[in-house]
Amino acid sequence: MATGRTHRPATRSRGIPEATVARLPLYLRALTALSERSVPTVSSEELAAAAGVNSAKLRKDFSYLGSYGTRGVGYDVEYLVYQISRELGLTQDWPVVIVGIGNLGAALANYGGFASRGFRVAALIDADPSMAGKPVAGIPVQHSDELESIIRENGVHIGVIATPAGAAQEVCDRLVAAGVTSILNFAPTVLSVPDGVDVRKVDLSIELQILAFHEQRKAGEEAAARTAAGVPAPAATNATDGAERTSATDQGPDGDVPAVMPA
Amino acid sequence: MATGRTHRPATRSRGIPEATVARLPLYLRALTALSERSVPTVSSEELAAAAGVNSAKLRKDFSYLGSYGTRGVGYDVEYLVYQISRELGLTQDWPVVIVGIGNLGAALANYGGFASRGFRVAALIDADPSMAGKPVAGIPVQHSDELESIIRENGVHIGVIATPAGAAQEVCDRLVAAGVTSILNFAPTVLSVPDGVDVRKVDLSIELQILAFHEQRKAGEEAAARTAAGVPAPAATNATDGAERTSATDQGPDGDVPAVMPA
DNA sequence: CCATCTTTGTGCACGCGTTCACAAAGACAT
DNA sequence: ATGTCTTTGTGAACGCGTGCACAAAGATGG
Repeated sequence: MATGRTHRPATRSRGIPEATVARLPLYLRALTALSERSVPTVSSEELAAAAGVNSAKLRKDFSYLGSYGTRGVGYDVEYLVYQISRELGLTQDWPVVIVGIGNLGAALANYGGFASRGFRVAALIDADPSMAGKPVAGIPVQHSDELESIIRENGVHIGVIATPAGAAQEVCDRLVAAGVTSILNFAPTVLSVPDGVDVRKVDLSIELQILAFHEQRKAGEEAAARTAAGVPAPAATNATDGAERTSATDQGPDGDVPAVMPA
Repeated sequence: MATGRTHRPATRSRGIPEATVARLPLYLRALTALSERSVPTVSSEELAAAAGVNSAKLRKDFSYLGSYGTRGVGYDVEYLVYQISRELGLTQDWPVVIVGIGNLGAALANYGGFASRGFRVAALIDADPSMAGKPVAGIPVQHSDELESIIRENGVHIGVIATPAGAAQEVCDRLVAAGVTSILNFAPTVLSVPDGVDVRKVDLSIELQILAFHEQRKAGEEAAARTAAGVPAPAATNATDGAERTSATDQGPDGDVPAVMPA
């Protein structure tokens, strides 16, 4: 999950909650899969299961878009795909630029999930002159000197930053100055942007640290449970077979932790 | 969901809110930067600005950890770095495996932000036999057949899935069966896991779609405003003029994590 | 046309997270 | 010591998101 939205003042033109917007792509993906299997209609229960959410939540989310379901039947898959796509703005073409063509930038350039959703990689930009002209994912890399002209000529509004942390703010400033108003930031830095520019952040290191926290907590609880039961430490042989599955959408529960104190 | 623990009164003191946990890595990064500049103490106001959050929120977050500040002075940087690191479990070694060494997997393997936070890439695993033995980021790729033995022998509890969507659930099942209890999923699929396993999802396509939604909304508002004012459509001439910046982060040398790549 | 069954759409209550505002705590000067 | 000044820590209010539970709506069958 990414944090770091710049919140805007009021604007109640469309009263769709942020949390709902964040789930729409999830629904869209599940619906697209159903569509490819030529499933005509789907109930909120089924779709919710496929998307890993609560069915009541899903119905409420859809209610913000309008009443697109039929009671006693469910939702028309094709129609819903269209409505959500339109709501998300995916029916139009979104040219994006990726700045910083290292490992991650190249991975993003090759990522297939973009084109299928209306996103088009308009250009790949890197500060290293020796990268210029080299094709990545079939697109020749261009030097950062041309950043401004590329953005203006292609009418780019969305930029992806995949540079090292040190270069991120400067790249961000140039993107914004050239007309970009939405930024997806992979660099581990807090970007400061003018009002009206949206920033979403994806930070691999942070995600892992959050996992580590829960992992430590689990280890602590387990140790406490073992101590209480007098059971020796287990090998890695666990029994996951019979365990019931839950949809992994929500994060773990919280409880108390003995908090292992290292020296 | 994942509410497998209705019992346990749980000492309230250790119940750190999920939202707070998600911000601790952010504070830690800002504090590390201060530490490297040998700044001895920092006020909640300053640190909050550096991390891009509200100062009251920051103080409340820290209050869940304990009272580590000094009124009238602020927080001791070094001490706070230690406390947060300990709380997040970063004082211990976390071996992780990365499954799926495509573009993204390789980017992750090369990502410097891991090692500096106590994470160690124990192995790279791929299903393609021709990849076996080939070094990526200095680590030889191993075939998926050895997944179980690798995990058991290294005591791996955290797994990263960077495979195509189609393979993700099977990989997930095998990871869990072998003892992994925390998963960072980059594949665009909803993973189902047994109770007690944490999953965090990073979805590039979803982030972009959320940006597109806001972008469309901004475009709509702007168009409406123009129509109302009778102003013609603008070229790419933007108005980044003297807008003040949100999240004032005047940090210059954020010499934190040696990011992703030489860009 | 009526009865029954299914599934949507939503009013409502609850809990979590955020923010404000201020008293308490300590540093520092006199 | 005493007063002033700075900054923390937190009580309380508020708003948002979630999930329950149910009435309304429509399909379906007789």
